[in-house]
Amino acid sequence: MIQTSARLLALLSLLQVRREWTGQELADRLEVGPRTIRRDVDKLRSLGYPIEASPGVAGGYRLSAGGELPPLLLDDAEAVAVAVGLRTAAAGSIAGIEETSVRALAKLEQVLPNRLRRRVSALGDATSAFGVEGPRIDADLLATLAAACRDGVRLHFAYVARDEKTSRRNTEPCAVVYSGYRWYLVAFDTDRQDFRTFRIDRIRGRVREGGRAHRHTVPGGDPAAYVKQQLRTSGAGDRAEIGRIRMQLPADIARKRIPARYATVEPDGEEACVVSTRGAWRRDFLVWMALLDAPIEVLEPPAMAEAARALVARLGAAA
Amino acid sequence: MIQTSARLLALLSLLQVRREWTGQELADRLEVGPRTIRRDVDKLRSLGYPIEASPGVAGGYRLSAGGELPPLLLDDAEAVAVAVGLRTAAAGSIAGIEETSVRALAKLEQVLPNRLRRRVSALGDATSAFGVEGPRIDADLLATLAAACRDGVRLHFAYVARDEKTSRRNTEPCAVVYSGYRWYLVAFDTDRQDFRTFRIDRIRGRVREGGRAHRHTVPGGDPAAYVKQQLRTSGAGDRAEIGRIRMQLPADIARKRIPARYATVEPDGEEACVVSTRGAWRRDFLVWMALLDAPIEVLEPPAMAEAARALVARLGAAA
DNA sequence: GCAACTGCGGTCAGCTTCGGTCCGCAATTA
DNA sequence: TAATTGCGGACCGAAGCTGACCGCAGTTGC
Repeated sequence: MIQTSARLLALLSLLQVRREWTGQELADRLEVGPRTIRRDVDKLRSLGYPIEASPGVAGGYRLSAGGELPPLLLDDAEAVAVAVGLRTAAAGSIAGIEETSVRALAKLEQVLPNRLRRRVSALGDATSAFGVEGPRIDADLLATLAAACRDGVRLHFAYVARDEKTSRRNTEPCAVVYSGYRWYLVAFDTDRQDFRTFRIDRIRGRVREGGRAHRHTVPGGDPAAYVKQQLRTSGAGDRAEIGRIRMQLPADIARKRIPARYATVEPDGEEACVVSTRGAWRRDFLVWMALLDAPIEVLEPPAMAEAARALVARLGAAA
Repeated sequence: MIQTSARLLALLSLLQVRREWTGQELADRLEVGPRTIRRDVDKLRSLGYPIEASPGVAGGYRLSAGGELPPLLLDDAEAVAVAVGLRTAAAGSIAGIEETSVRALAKLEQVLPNRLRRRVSALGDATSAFGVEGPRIDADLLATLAAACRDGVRLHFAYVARDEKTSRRNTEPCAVVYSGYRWYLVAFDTDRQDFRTFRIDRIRGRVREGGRAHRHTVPGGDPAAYVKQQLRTSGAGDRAEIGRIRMQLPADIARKRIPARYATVEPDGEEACVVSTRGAWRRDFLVWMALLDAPIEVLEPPAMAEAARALVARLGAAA
């Protein structure tokens, strides 16, 4: 019965919009008898959704938390909020859920109506200014890549290699991985007949989708481990521009005040520690460290010391 | 047929997990004949979900974006990612969707299994260190208040008024409002028999839920406007410690680089502008402004100039 | 161009389920 | 105590569902 299914979904939706409904209210809304509502509630319960009911004059039905998450029925505004939230989470503003966020984002974007997609990107763009993290990546691109991995779709794109040479790549993507600082795409390069790890911020232009891809399992089975190993063996990795400072603060205290995703803290004697950036240093790193209210000393690279001097000049003039 | 409804939901779920399925695959998964799958697809289409199909050897079914968002079927990890993303969005890290995020969060938290709720709060706590925002608010509290407004539930809580006196409040909540800097609860105070605006960061201890509340409409109808007006008439407002700097950058360019949630930008001639914090100034405001690479000048308060000098000393020593 | 694969949709038969109506019961609140 | 609300059994006619079969049409790859 198509009507029944639709009604069950509508019922679930109503129960998510408001906490408490009486059977009569629900019956009116869905234009069926109260008895049918009772039966529908039973059906939902038998499907595993925990609907509680209380009798009496203040009674009613209420959907509560159960073992499984019921299908979420979001209105337009809520869907936009979810998408935007996932984008920022994917951008690395939260500890360890970047990859999951991208996965969820891929799922959402696949079914997101266009009008909402426009609203999402409008909001997303407005936020770009104060980024704290590594290289800025387009969340749309991430979602596209993740979807291609999931769906087994070929991808073609232009890629700028480490030597700044641009080449056209034809790939069968396997996984999208976040190193804690940068995003990587692990894929099988069909021209080179081997696996390659691509830095996503070095992908240029539009990514085009090809036909069906063969499924590949990354060597070793664990994409994250594979990327890590690739970065190690290929040398350079992210090491190029790491910033390091010495701080007059015991390491354990510093660790509490500096998120691990942001920098690594090594003790340097009892009273001091060395803080290293993940990936290339950026001026905001310097500034955050200065804000921690402990004496600091720039160790490397010289450019950071230079930046410190520039900031000093700027702030000195301001005060 | 309960089975049919369940299968339709499962079908929707499968179509969200992977992009392309052949009818046979779906039939195997759902343990029905291919003909039934075709019929189910038809049913979903007639319910408004745009399922595309392509014939041929590389064909299959695929759920695409339509006019309506279909029910989202998230797995555990994705649900956690969504919840965490909504929390940060609610915490004000995105421009204008704080209130919507809270609404969506309230919806999600109502049905979120406990085991996931624990994971969400664990992740949320890990992020607290480098906050950029105004007073820190517990996202759970926000969700609770928003849910109470939505459901018409009485709330009892301890509140610290502006004169630092704590009182016990019995309220019928109407709306949760974000000023761009602080969160407020508009509610009808049943003891005082009038509407009150509560700063949510001044609510102390646990919030207890009471019975059913009467529905009230905020005077004037628009909660946001009401809060604004209250803040104006009650004087003080957030004005206490606002920081202002002059920046050698045209206002329109500065606006693009400074999120509106973070500060307001007023032109000051053609080539310069005045940037004011929302709410009390904080040292990181000063620093962000310095990072924008334009000459700046602290206008007020003196304490900020003092902080600038301290930072200069710190950074000067570092370089 | 042919073969293989895929989706499409009609029809039939047997069966299940649906939904409305009626009923009395139990729990809760005012 | 009375009113309100949810619960669930029984009945019945109507409706929908599933699987099986069929031929058709569009796409891909050889």
